[in-house]
Amino acid sequence: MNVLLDLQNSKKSKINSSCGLTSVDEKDNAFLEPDVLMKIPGNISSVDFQETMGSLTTPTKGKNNPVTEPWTPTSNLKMLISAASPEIRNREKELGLDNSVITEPIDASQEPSFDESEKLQISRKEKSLGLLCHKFLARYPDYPNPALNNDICLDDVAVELNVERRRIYDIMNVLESLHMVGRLAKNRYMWHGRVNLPQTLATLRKVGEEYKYGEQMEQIKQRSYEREFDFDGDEKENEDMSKPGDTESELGQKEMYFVELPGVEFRAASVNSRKDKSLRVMSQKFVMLFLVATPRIVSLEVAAKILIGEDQVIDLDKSKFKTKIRRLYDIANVLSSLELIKKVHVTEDRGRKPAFKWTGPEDFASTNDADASLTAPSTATGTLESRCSVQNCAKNLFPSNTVKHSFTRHPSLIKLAKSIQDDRRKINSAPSSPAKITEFVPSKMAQLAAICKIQLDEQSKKSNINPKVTPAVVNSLEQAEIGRKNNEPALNIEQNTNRTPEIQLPASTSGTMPFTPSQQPALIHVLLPQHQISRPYTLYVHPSVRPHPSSLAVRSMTFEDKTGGSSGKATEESTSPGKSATKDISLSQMQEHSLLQNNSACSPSSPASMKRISCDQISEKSPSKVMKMPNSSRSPSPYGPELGDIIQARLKARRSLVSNRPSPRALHLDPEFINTPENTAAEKLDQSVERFLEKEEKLSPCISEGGVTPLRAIPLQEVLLSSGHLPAEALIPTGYLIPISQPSLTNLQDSRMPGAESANAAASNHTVFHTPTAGSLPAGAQEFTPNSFSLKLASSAVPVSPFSVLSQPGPSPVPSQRLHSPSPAILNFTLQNMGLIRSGSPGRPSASAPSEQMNGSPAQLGFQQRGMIFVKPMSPVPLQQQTGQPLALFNLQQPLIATPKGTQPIHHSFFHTPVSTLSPLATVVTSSSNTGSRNVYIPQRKLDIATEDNCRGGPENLMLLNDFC
DNA sequence: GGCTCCCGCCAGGAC
DNA sequence: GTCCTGGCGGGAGCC
Repeated sequence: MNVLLDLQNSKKSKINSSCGLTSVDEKDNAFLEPDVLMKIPGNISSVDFQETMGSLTTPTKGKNNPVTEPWTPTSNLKMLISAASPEIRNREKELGLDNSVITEPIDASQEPSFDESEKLQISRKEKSLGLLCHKFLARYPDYPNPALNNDICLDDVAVELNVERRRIYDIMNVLESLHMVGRLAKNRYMWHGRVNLPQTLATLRKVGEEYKYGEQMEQIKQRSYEREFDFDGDEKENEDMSKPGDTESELGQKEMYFVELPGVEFRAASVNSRKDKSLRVMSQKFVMLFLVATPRIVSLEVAAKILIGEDQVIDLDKSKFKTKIRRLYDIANVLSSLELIKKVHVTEDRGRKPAFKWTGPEDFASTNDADASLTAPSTATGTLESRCSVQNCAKNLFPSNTVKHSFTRHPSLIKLAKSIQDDRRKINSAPSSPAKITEFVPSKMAQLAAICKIQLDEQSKKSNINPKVTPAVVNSLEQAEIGRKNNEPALNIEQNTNRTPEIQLPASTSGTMPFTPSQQPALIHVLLPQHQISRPYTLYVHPSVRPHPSSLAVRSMTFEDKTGGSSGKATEESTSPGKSATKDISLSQMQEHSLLQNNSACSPSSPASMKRISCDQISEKSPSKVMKMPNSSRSPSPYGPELGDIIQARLKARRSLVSNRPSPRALHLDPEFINTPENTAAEKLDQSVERFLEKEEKLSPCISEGGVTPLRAIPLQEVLLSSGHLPAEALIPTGYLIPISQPSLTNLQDSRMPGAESANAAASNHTVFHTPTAGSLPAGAQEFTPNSFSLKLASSAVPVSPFSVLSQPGPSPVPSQRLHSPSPAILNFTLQNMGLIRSGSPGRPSASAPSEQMNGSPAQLGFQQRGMIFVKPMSPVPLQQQTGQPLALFNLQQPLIATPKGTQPIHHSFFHTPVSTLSPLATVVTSSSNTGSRNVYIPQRKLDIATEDNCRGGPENLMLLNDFC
């Protein structure tokens, strides 16, 4: 084959020199080989080919030419493709025959007839999506050099491959689902290659496990099996096909043929219908099926049924099924070209059924656990990985509505969906957008949380130890303290690592501490993975924050909280509706808050700061504040201006919310959240929020009228001091969960103990999710970014932090719990996007546009490489209410310009938000070993799995699908 | 006759 | 209005 390739290459060079194709080589020398290959043989009927043939030799006369594999661009391509894939080799054999047949008319006719004949006779296979994908893949290396230009222009590709761009979209969608490409802008993608593939597969598998796709497949198979033996297959099948499995309650029931997931939500969110049905989403889910299947064989029938179940359950008929099958073929062709799957045939009692067998990597999970930096091709890959992470996050933002994790969208929020979608489209469609912004939107909440956390920490420095802090908080602080101590010595470390997201995940959890949801229901814990620094910090966001109607409103994030469990097992429990609430924080609120923070940080005596102080005085008189801070009256607030800032910010946010309540902004708009079983809970939550807002507005008219924003921020310690428990009506914002792997949490918990070694070990394992978000934020040593805040906090070692002080009493009796945090990169991006921070000086308010931060400068790469968060919407769960007042945003911590090195490290307070075991988040958080226990095994018949090469189902292909029973 | 899946219509959204 | 994007299904090629 090498000889042949050399021969072909020599011929190719000859052709290039003769027909001027060298320009192609010059165009993109990064992938010279693939490019050249594609330029030459890509299109038999293309003008280039005709010119080539004309220049080389007479395009006719097949008799003189070799009967087999005459030298044509197509043959060259086929040869190379055959070398790449045995499966394609077989396929190319057929094509070769076709070509030989085609050659006949070519010889006897003119070139125009040649083109027509070719199109008529070989176009179908020659233009197959699989082959086209091969051509496309041949253009780019599996592991591209980040230093080179990896951009993909769809127009160029379509022209070079001589295919309609529509076909390219299909390929790109599938590749994008695997994060092999990332969309940069309209009509532009970036080639990532297989760099991100292991991480993507690992994530998909976890999600698939969480969604119990394996169980669903088994149930479908079981249904089919029962049907075959009990009744007439066709008739019963049709009946089953038309029967929508409406709820999860039907899952596992005998009557249910296939799992119908609550897809009605898509109806409510028509704007998302296309996206939800996107080929990329289907592709991811299709891959999930393979990753969770045992054996890794998935029939198209089963896959289609499962995928259909995720869409609208109504109007399910054969037409829909057929359409889904078509799409699955499209996806399968691309995946086959990627050599991830291989077509086989499952021989059942009813006959052979097309299926696909997973031939991709099997141990990518272990790879993830291992040090990704070792596997990373280069440092520059971090950017790609970051993009992948963000994309992955985005993908998970639109998880298929599973039976277990349906979420309800409040009717009042339906309008918000369209607005959010509009924003997304604007961002995504922006030609200059370096990456999908949609993925960032959810993390804006995280940014707000980060800001709150920072501010809280800042206030903690000024405050005394709060004896009422729960042990969980103490533990969190202690662990966080340890994590920081052991981690970053320098606050401003260039955040550029090669670590893969998987590896970063454990690192990001470093410093996290056990958290008892019941004790701290109102506090939203956000873990911000630190790139390189691996210093996560917890953010406390008050759930009562309302979405802002601003166009910059962020998509709400879901923070699932478990109130029932105080033990480690409690975290495994699924979230029950009614215990959590969803809240949204608008960017305006964040901005407000950030501004306050910045003001306090940079110039506490600034006019803004003074103004806030005055506002604080007013706000303290407001009943709402009293309610939220019952102890404030008893003990003068030591926070002073910060508290005023918080109150002011909250009031402002409140006003915005009230005035623009109908705005479709900043609420969880994922279509899968609509019409779900948690609908009632969501409504209650929303109603509760509404009541609270109205009540507060009435109670604090002076503040609202005074122009003070309703945004109210309360330090965590103050809240704790007030009652030692979470305030009543404390609501947890619903949006997306950032799952943290269980091992990472374990590491964190291990590291939280005074044992320096263990802490160091945990710190050493810190990994950072590379956020593939657009733009980068250089973390200067004197600069403050959301990440840098944490760093500074860590290094600042403020013993006055109430948590840190409290953490000293001793080991926390509270077991570790899951922690969900948004990506710091997303945080940074959002802040930058809002103009709150500047890439150059994030610590100061800036109106810099995102585009300014996305210039692609190397210094900005760190931003893209930050935190990869697996975000998933969760059902709103009302927190335990005791005081009857929701917490507002916490006061932002002032950035510490001067890093007090050698000082006492700060204790991070990590409140691990419990995650339902049923949620993908929980899956991610939970160790893989736990997932297996949830699988339901159904006895299966023995099936014959035959590849296309051996359709008869030889002994080697005979597989027992029930071997896992 | 069923399986594959190419092809292009057409709608939604961005520009 | 044009272009981009991609859902969708007819229908032809293939087995």
